[in-house]
Amino acid sequence: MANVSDLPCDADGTCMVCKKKAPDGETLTCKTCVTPWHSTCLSVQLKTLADASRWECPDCSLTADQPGGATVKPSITGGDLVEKIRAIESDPSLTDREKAKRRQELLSGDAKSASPDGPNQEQKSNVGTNHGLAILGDKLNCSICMQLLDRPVSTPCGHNFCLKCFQKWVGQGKRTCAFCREVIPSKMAREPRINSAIVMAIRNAKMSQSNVSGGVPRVNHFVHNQDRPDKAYTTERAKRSGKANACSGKIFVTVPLDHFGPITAEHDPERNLGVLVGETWEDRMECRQWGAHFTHVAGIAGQSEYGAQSVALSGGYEDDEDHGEWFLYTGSGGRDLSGNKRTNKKQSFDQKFDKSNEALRVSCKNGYPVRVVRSHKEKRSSYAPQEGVRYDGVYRIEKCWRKAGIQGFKVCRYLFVRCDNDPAPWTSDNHGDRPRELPIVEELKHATDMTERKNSPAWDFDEGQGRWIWKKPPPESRRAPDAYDEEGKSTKRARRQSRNESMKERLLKDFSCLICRKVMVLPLTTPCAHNFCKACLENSFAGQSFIKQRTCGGTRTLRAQKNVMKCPSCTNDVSDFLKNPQVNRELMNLIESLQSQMKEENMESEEIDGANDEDAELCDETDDACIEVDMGEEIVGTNGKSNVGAENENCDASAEILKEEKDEKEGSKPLTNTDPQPHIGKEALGKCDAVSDHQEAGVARGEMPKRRNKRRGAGEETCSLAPNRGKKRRGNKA
DNA sequence: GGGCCCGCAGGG
DNA sequence: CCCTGCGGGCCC
Repeated sequence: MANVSDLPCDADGTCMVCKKKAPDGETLTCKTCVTPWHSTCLSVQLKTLADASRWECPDCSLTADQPGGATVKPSITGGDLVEKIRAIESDPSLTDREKAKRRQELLSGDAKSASPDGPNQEQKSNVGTNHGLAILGDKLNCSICMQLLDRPVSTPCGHNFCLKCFQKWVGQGKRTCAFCREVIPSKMAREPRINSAIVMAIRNAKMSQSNVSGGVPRVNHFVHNQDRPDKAYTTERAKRSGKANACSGKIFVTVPLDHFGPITAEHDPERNLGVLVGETWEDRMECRQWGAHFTHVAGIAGQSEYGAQSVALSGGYEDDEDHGEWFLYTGSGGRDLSGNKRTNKKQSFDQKFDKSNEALRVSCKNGYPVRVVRSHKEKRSSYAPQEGVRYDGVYRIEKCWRKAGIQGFKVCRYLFVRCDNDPAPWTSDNHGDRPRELPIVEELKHATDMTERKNSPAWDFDEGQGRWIWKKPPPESRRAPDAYDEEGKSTKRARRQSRNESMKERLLKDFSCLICRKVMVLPLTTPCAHNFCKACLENSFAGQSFIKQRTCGGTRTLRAQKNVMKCPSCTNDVSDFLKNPQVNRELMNLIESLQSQMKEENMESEEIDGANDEDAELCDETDDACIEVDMGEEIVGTNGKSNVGAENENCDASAEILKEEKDEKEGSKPLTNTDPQPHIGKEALGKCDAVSDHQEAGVARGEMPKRRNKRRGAGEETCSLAPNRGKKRRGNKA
């Protein structure tokens, strides 16, 4: 019967046989799967017009007629599924609504758990990958325009409409379903929400139709809290349990708090996926834990001098206007937060371009990508998720201005336009955004303080690659990834410490000696490109072939005698190199610069936090760093006050090294805890020792020579805010 | 559904 | 150290 060469029209109505758009009069729709076919390209032509209404496409008729048919028919259909749908559709005991629900359950690939009553919340949010979704084409067409659904919304009676068609329908005052005339609930009429399950079904159908391999869209993962190793929690001092007054749980991504743009797989050690468009979290705290939007109350995450990284659309400001691919965002401020309030719907003064509002303006001027999350709490937007907080990708702020808001006071306004490489959660497209023309914004007529981008944007579409990329390097982070202090709280000090840790890691990773595995002192790079501490390399041949000769003039010659000296790492001959090994200055400078950064961080940390155990711990733990800092100083020649080897005053670091070696051989080991590297100059060790002595011996904190900030005693709660701090909020008259 | 409360985190 | 904030839970 059916010819296997018969092919339907694709999602755009283009016949897959003749590759032309099938005219309306020549389109046949299958009564079972409602797939459109180009009638003139069918191998078997229809005899009468009446046949058209009962026509069943070759795929469906094949399935029906031949039990084994499924194996030979095109992959876009699933015979099993067809049978199931037929069973559903022909079941007289089911209402339309129940049928719709059953179909939906098939869509979500979990018919077993389908219960006849009440929607299954998990299924709603957990649309996986399904095969044969194309077969459900009848449910993928709008019941008003009959075209493929665009931004589908679903009525409780189980009928789907394009968002625009639906809005037009109810805009005409109609309150019954355009398909079955069942009453549309007023909430649905007022606040239609995109049905993401349908969106996914369309995408999947498109995927299989266009034979895209690996058709698992990177979207719509609902990340359940129970899948996470850590959650937000309440401290003892919090009077209320639960999320209301909770501390943030662990941050799962490794981006710094001021990271711009999408969060990619390399910043996701947990899953190696990155934060995916469509990913949804229970609340703002969880959203924060995945780095999409770090501030858990504020709508804007950013710094006025630097730019804004992300915003939340949560319905906090009534002036917001959401059109999905673009939206108008309202700045923060202008509200009286006295009386211990965190938010206040009532505006009582004008907003200004300062603080977060200025941060957004900086992002606008530079064309930075701004991550956008939408919360279910935004009731007026069709694009808001049904529940939770969802990551919707990056947008650029094309313009910003001020205007009088709904409440009469001036508000800062921002035009956000989407520019993400992944499709938005509401679109049936399988691709991300393309550059689009700016929408016409009526309120611009009344705008003041307009700012538009003058220079080329940092984040822009690359025609060659067909995707959005950083055209200019993203702003360099000024913040370390989030970190926690010993109480598990995210603090500035903890971040500083964390940054130190990461610098230490980098030092160890990039600049460690292949022999002692510690950060190199006087780095040598062999011709075979392996790095060693000068002393380590020399030591490795010590008994073998060197004549060590020391002069007070600061030179030392090392001569190979007879043996061939091989690189300890790759066994290449390095004899010639070792005759006159030169310290790799560039490497040394790099190490020094990292060391001095760490030192600065340490100083700052001490300034702010006082001498506490953490400081000691840091130095103890980072003995490398501690030593290196001192070595760095020595290298630049500040070795005059050594009390260990005064006779060597004029000798270079290498000479110091020799002395150190001698000490070691003689078993003199005056340095205990800070003696990790035998080749370290004595003076360096002496200095480090001095620091460590303070810490090791438990020298009274007050005796520390540095100026200390006494505002917080050791052991006191890290959070310096008193439990009743709220009462101190401005203007609290309670 | 609105009001109130308050711990937290970040900016400056 | 103080100010700010498009949260979230509970009570009415």
